[in-house]
Amino acid sequence: MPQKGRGILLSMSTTETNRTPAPRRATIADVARAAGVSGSTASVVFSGKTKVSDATRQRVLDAAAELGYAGPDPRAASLRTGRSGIVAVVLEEHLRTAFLDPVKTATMDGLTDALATLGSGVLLLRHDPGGENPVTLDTAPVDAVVLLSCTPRTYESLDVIRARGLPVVVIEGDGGADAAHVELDSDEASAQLNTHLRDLGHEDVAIVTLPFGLDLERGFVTEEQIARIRVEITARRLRDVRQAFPDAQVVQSEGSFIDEGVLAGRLLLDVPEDGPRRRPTAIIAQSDLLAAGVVRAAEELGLRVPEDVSVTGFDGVEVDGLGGHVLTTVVQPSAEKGRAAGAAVARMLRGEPASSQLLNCTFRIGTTTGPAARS
Amino acid sequence: MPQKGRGILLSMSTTETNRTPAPRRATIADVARAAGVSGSTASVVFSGKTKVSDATRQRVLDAAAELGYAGPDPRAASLRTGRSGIVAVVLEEHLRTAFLDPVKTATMDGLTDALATLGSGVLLLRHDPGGENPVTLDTAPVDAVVLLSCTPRTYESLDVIRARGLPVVVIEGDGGADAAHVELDSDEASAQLNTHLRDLGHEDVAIVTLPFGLDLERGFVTEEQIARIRVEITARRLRDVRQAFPDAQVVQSEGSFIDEGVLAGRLLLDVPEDGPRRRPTAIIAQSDLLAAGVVRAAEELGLRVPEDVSVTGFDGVEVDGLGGHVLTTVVQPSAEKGRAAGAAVARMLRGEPASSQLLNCTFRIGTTTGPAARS
DNA sequence: TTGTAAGCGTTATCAA
DNA sequence: TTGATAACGCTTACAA
Repeated sequence: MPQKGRGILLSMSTTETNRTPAPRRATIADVARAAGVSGSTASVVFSGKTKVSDATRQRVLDAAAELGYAGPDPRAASLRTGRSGIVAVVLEEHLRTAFLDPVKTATMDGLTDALATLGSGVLLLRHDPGGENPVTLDTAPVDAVVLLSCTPRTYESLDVIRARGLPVVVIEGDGGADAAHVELDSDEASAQLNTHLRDLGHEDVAIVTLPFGLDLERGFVTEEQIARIRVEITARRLRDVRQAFPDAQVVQSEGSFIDEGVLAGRLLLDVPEDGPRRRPTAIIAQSDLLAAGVVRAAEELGLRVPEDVSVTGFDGVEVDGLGGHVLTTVVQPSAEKGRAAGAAVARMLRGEPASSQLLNCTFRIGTTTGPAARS
Repeated sequence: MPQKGRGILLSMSTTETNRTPAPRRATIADVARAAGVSGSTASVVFSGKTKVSDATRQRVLDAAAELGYAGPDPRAASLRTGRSGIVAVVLEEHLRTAFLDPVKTATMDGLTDALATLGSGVLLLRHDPGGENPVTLDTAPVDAVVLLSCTPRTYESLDVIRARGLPVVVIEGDGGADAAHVELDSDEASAQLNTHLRDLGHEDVAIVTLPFGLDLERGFVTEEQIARIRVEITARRLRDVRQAFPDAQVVQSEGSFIDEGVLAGRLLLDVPEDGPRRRPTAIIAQSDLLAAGVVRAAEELGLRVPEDVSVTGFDGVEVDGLGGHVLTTVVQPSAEKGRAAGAAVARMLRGEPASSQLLNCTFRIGTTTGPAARS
C-alpha cells in the first residue's frame, strides 16, 4: 500500500464522507442481535460458563462467523471480570543479560509452564528506575507480579505493587510479609559437597566466586574484601564452603561465564613448578559455567580432570561446551522455583494468603571429582 | 499467616458479617468526589493530557493519597482507549529452547527496547497448538503481535490474529500481504565470506550445517538428503556456500550448540593420516556456536586455528567459551531485527499500512581464518 | 480551566 | 435454558 501522500489523503477523506455509518468491528451485542438471542446468551456461548442448547449455540456461532466476530474483546472482559490473565515478571537487567543465566531461563520456563496451566501469560517487565519507561507496573493490566532477579533496588517496585493491591511473589529475595516467597535451601547439599571433597582427600582447595558487587577486577581477594561482599548469593556460597575449607584461596570472577572460569582457572592452575603458591587439588566454582571454564583451563594446561585436579560447580544446569564431562555440583531446582512461584500466584489469585515455600538443592556427583592428586 | 482451618474460617465469616459495606478499592470517581472535582478533572490529573491548575491537581493528588488510590485501573483505561500497551511475541518453542539461541535473545532485546520507547510491554506467548493453552491470542489483551520464530505451523496463529484485526509483524517469515515483515539479506555478506576463503587459497572446504529438519543423526549427508532439507535457513545458507564451494563436504549437526560443533569438528578433522578422506583446510559453520565448537575440536586435536585450519561462523554473536578468538563470520543485525519489528508495530498502531524492512548482514574478518595450510 | 455526559464491550446476577 | 439489567472504571468530546 502507498504511504501517506497528498493524492491518497484526498481520496481518503472522500471515502470518509460517504462511508457507511458504522465501520466498527462487530461486538457481542451485534452477534446476539443477528442471532436473535440476548446478549447474555451470546456471552455464555463464548465463555461456556452455562449450558446452552445446541441449536442456540449454533445460531450464535453462525452469526459470529457471518459478522466476522472473533470472540469477546479481552479488554472489556478483563474490566468486567477483574482479571487480565497476565502476570508480570520483573527483571532487573536487560533481557540479554538475564537470559544469559541458564538458571534464570529455567526458572522462567517453569514459571510460564505453571502460569499456562493457570491460564495466564507472562509480561516481561524490566525494572529500570532511571529510564523513561511508560509501561510499568503502574499501567500494565496484570493480575499479579513475580520478582525474579532481586537486588535491593528491585524493591522499589514493591511499593507500586502494594499500592495496587496486586499479589506479589518474590523468588529468592525479601519482599516483606505480604508477599509470597520462594526460597532455596542449599545448606545440606553444600555440606555434602564439602564432605565429598574431604573424603577424597582434598585439602588444598581453591574457590572461584561470583562477583562481589564491589567492582573488583578478576583475581585473588583479601579477607577485607570478602568481608565487604555485597551480593548475598556470593557471600552465602562462600561462607558455606569456607566452613569446611577455611584456608581455601579465593578468586573472584567478573561474572558467571565459561570464559571467566577459564581465566580464573588459569590463575589458579598455571603455577610455576617451584613458585611460592601450590596448585590446588580441587577447585570449587560458584556456578556451573565458571566450573566448565575451570575444567577447560585445566585441560588447556595439560591437566586431567579429575585425575590431576577436581572441579565442582553450582546450579546443575546443562552447560553447552562442557563436552563429555558431568559436573559434580549442587543442583538447584531452577525450573521448580518458577513452578512454585506460579503455584503461589495461583493461590493468591484464589484469595488465599501469601504463603512461602522452601526448595531444596541436591548434591550430584559427576565425573569431575576424584581422589586428591599427590603432590 | 495460617492456612485455612476451621477456627480461622469461623472467625473470618464473623468478620464478614459485620464489616463495612464497601470494602472495595477506591476508584477515580471516589477520588474526584473527595477532592471536590469532576471525574474528568481527576482523570486528567493522572493522564496529564490537559492543563490543570496546580491547586486542583494537588487537591486531587491529596485525595488519592488519602484514599490509597494508586492511579487509574489499566483494565478500564484500556477498554476505553482501545489500547493495552501490550504486544504479544509468539515463540514456537519452550522459552528454555528459544533463549538458548543468542540471536533470538538479542532480537528480543531489541524488540523490548523499541517497544519500551513506544510505551509497550512484551507478553510472551508460546504457540503450542497441541497443549491446552487458555491464554492465547484469542484471549490476551494485546495491541499487536510479533511472530519471532516462524515455522509453517506458526502461521496457524495468523488466522486468529487476522480475525481479531490485530497488526502483525513477522520476523524472517512469510505472513502474507497484510503483515509487516522484517527480512534479512545475507547474500552479499555470504559472498564476501566465500571470496575471503577463496582468496586465502582454500579449496578443501567443509560445511557444518544446522539441522535439516529430517530427524537425521549428526554426520555426513547425501545429495539426496540435501535436496530434501526442510528448514529454510539451513537450505539457504548451504546454497550460498555451495555456490562457491560445490564440492564441499557437508556435515549436519543436530542443533546450534558448541558441543555439536565439537562433535562435527571431530568428524571432519580427526582423519587418519593416509585414509581416504582429506582434512579440509577450512570449515564453514552455519552458526557461531557451531563454529566455536569446531575451533575447540581443532584445538583438542592439536591443530592450530587458523594456521592449520580456518573456521568461519554465522550470526556474529558473542560466544561464551570461545576464549580469545574472534570468529570470522557473517554478522547479522540480531538486535536490529527486534528494533525494526518494534518500529513496525509503532507504525501500524499509528494506522499506517504494513510496510516491510530488509536488513543487511555484514561480513567480519576475525582471527579464525588464515591462508590455506599446505597439505 | 473545569464540568457534563456518553459510552467502551463485556459479564454476573437474578428472574422468567 | 434464556433474557433483562446493571455494573466494571475509565476517558474524551464538547460545553460552560
